[in-house]
Amino acid sequence: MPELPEVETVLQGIEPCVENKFIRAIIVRQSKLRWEIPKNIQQHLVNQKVIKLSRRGKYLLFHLKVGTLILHFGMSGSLKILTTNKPPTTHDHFDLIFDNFYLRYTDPRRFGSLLFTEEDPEHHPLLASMGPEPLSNAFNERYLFKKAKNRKVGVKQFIMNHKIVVGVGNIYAAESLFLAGIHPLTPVSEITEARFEKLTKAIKKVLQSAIKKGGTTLKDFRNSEGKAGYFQQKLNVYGRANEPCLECQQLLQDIRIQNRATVFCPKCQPL
DNA sequence: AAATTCTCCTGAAGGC
DNA sequence: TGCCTTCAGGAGAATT
Repeated sequence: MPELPEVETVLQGIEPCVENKFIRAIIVRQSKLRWEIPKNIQQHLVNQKVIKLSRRGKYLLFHLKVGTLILHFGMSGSLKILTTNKPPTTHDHFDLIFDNFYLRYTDPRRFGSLLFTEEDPEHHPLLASMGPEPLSNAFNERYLFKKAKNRKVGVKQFIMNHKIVVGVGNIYAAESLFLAGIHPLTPVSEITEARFEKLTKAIKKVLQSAIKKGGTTLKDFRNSEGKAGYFQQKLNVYGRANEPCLECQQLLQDIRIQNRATVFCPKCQPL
């Protein structure tokens, strides 16, 4: 599933193609994604120039001359740049048509979304209450420590809460906690600022290195079709339940938190 | 206010 | 071989 690094990779991949280009049309084949694609979206897009692309959490934003397209990939969404007519298949839900190419959105599970807003996107209900970007300076041990005060929730849920920090999904939450040596169920109010420093640094590190690898993939393939980013990353714990810890050989444990698979090393990440 | 549960959807995997 | 059941998962909404 597209995590923050993959969204960033997609952004970097399509940016050179779409920036300062005009959207000529949108073809919607399946409007029922997580939310209905607005029926009047076409009128907002046609002949509008894409001024720039940006990312907020896992949302990809197309800033137009007037208004902003807000795209989320859900669990199984992907964008391709196509330059020749290719018959759409079952899960190709919309095409964004430019002059010499089009972007095709594919999403088997339809947890993604495509919305449009005329207001400042940061004020859009979906984005307004988001926490800081994990790679920004605002996301640091002091910030987390203050937020964690008087809270009982476990640290994995805490860092996956978008009001606390955006873009930390299940994979990177598990990997970051392993790197920081913190048990996923540790109540956040019991975590010292020093340990939060380890955690914030771990989160930045895993995300950065995945983005870097995604960027490398882009250079190699020069389009957004290649599987990018985290697939190539060495994962220490995610998907390795009951396998030996790469640090201490102890068998990795698999628990369920909020119905999410959560793998950790009981020896490296004691409670 | 904070925390938990529910919900959308389909492909993959497992059971028989 | 094939049909049926189960399950994963991002994240906002609904509920406790």
